[in-house]
Amino acid sequence: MKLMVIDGNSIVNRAFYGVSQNLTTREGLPTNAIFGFLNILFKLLDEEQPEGLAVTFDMRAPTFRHKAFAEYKAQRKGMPEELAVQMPVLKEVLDAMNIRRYELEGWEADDLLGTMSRVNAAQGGNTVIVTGDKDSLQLIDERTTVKLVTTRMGQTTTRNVTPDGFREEYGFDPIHLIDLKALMGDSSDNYPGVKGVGEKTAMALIQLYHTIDHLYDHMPDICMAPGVPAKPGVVKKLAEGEADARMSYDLAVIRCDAPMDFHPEDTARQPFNGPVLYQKLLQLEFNKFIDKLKLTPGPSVSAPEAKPVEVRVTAMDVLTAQDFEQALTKWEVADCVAVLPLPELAGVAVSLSEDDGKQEYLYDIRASRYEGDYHALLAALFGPTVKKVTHGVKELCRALLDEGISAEGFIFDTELAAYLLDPTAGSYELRKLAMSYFKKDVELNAAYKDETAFSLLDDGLKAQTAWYEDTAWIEAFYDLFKPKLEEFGLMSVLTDIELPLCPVLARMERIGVLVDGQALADFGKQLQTGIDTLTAEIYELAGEQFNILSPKQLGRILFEKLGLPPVKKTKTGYSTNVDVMEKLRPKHAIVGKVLDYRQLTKLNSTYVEGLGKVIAADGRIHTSFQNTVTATGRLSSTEPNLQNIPVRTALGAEMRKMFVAPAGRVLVDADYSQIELRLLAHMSGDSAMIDGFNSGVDIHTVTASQVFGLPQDEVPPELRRAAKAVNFGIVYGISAYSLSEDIHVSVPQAKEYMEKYFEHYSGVRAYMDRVVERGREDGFVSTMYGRRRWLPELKSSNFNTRSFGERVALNMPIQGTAADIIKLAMIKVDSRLRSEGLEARLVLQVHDELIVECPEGEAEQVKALLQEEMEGVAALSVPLVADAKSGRTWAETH
DNA sequence: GTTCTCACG
DNA sequence: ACGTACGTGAGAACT
Repeated sequence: MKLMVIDGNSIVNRAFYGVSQNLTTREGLPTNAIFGFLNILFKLLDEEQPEGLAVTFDMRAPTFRHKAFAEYKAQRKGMPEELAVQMPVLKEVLDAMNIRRYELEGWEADDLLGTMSRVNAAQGGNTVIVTGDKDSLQLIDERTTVKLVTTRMGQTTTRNVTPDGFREEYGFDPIHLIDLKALMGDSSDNYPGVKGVGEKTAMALIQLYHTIDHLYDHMPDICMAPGVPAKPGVVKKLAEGEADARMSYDLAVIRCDAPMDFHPEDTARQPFNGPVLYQKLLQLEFNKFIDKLKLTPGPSVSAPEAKPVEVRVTAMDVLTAQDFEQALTKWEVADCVAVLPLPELAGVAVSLSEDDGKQEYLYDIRASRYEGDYHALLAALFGPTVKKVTHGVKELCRALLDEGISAEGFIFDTELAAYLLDPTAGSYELRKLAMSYFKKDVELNAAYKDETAFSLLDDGLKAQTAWYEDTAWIEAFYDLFKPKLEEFGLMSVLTDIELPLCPVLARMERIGVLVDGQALADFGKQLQTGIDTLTAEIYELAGEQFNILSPKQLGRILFEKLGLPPVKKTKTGYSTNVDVMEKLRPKHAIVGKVLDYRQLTKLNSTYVEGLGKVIAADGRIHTSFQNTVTATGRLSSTEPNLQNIPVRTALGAEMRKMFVAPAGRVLVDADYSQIELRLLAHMSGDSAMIDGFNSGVDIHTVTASQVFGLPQDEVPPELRRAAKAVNFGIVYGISAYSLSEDIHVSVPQAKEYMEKYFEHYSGVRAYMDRVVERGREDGFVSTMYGRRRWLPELKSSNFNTRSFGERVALNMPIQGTAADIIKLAMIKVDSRLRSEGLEARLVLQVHDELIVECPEGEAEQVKALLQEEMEGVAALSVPLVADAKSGRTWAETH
């Protein structure tokens, strides 16, 4: 039988340390090791398609093989708690998958692997042993191969080692790996080998003598290679270490005679126990696997938190103006109704709970069959008198604006609430929320989102049911989330920031920004000419044609054909990013050309072509501002992204000339000056930094002057640059290495800069320590306004994960507070522009920058208004400074 | 679908 | 010794 046996402990360890994202269930059970294990398992099954499958686990309890073993093993570090708690759950999952597990008291997983592979071989079967432990390579024979698993940065790679493969790599038979280990020892398994003999010497000796017995037979006249006598020192060490070698040999042997009753046929693959596996994976919140395996709850499993309360649901069609009048009267007196529109506002479902949730009225309103004035109905429903909750206020506002309705009266948004409760969750679709918060196994794709669904007979009913259900979910989440937001102090973030921002964003999206399509096309032609020239020059220098944008092909040309030194590697090959290329620039003319080529093609494809494709019929670009995406509270911009339009290079900045105001109008651009550093000064309370900002001098110069002890007017540019890099780095949770890379100085030099910085700004250092410590205790960090980000990473046993958590803990409160502040400013700016009867309107936001389009005549007033609102939005211990400038194009405003 | 590269704050 | 800064989105290549 073709058998695959997995070294459970080894693989689960790889998974634990390899899957560095911090996976936990909502209740806080870590799941990363199980997740990683299952990923590896599915990958292996796919690759090997074995007939039999088994997993072995260590069981270290009372009896060990022999005494020395016990002593050595005792020194090994115990399993970290976060891994230990996952082991029993993993075993339950394996059981649900009907995969045989083997464990035997006093025996390690690899002894069982050995034993099983030998039994299988004796019956004429072949075995693949899956492990991350190279020791097991000694088990390789004609019927046994080892699949070595390595995980790097969450990526799993496997390598099959056959007898021939082993011999090629090591130069001796697999069984002699034991002799090798006996000489060189193994620090992780804690046996010594021969003192003073390392891998190099041991390899040479075993390649020549194969076994330690044979080696010691030839003592003392031994050779390191044919005709090369070993140095006297080596001979002496071998002689003195013989006892250690023999003892280590015994410890290195994987035994193949474990007293287990193993029958390969017991491991034959069996179908999963679907319902049980479903239940387990649901508990683990592994929805991805549930989808992948197409699991369903099965008849025997009921939803764990099914409501005992009986709810009477009455569905009501709103067909006439009279129906609507009656309904409206009830909605207006309700505390809150839930609304859920169909796409393009083809309909609206309204849900109203009465009798403490026991009675639910579900109003079905559809444009296609409403006999009254549908527009008037919408205007009334979305006016100020009906208090509403929905899922995605911004989108709804946007749709209503297209109907000419300025929506009001939203008191809650379940999507925004879910985002505020966990901004890193990634997805806030109603049905996914139902899965994870209520453990409800709802069907995922809600049918009503397809326009045609309602017109088809059977699908129509399904679509209608799904639509009603989702509306009811909004109510349920309102009840669940509102107290949670209150408990976490997030209610004001919702009602003072996020909710009022939604109509502002909707207006910005709808207005859009004018783009000069002709100028854009002309710029594209210019770029294309440059690209053609560079292509020819690069081919000439390379001596052949190739795809310059392919990192693989470019790597081959640069590092193999032209012999340039590879600076850095990625996991798939040579790195060819700007940092690497800049270092190679002086070594070959092709490098600079490739960099230019990259710049030009990037501008052409991402910006000229990309933006060209999304210019609407009105000549304007209407981006979408996403308000439930970032972990810090910033907005993001998609389709297209207007928050990353080039500005840093001269050629790139040309792009901003394409963003224009219509005739007779101008763009006004106002940006915060160093808002994040000012927040650092305020939040840390560091008096030196606060004084620095209050002095009105450029902060990087002040920093350089203070840190390097120079008068402000004698700070050389390179020290100002260094100070600037440190200032930025601090906000990101800097390391000396990264700083040194950034400003091209040595690591010790960078370290010295940082030390001087912290000496001078000791309040910043104290603040940083405080934030991380608080984060660890609370499990989250937060902004000045209370926005939260959960950080279980701070408690991780994985160094990299924990370090990441610490950097995030430092950055999020600052970046997030800046985001809160500009959002507040946007609300005020929008409100004042409209209340003061100006035609000026906000069109873009780029994190610390607001762009308004207005008639030329309003420019001065708008500049003053922007500056006033942006600067006045928060009172800090340092001034909040915003600078405004107007121009015909976005380029002119900088 | 993932990886690499690069545009922005 | 580790691996090397925070937050995004998009296009092209590759698997």
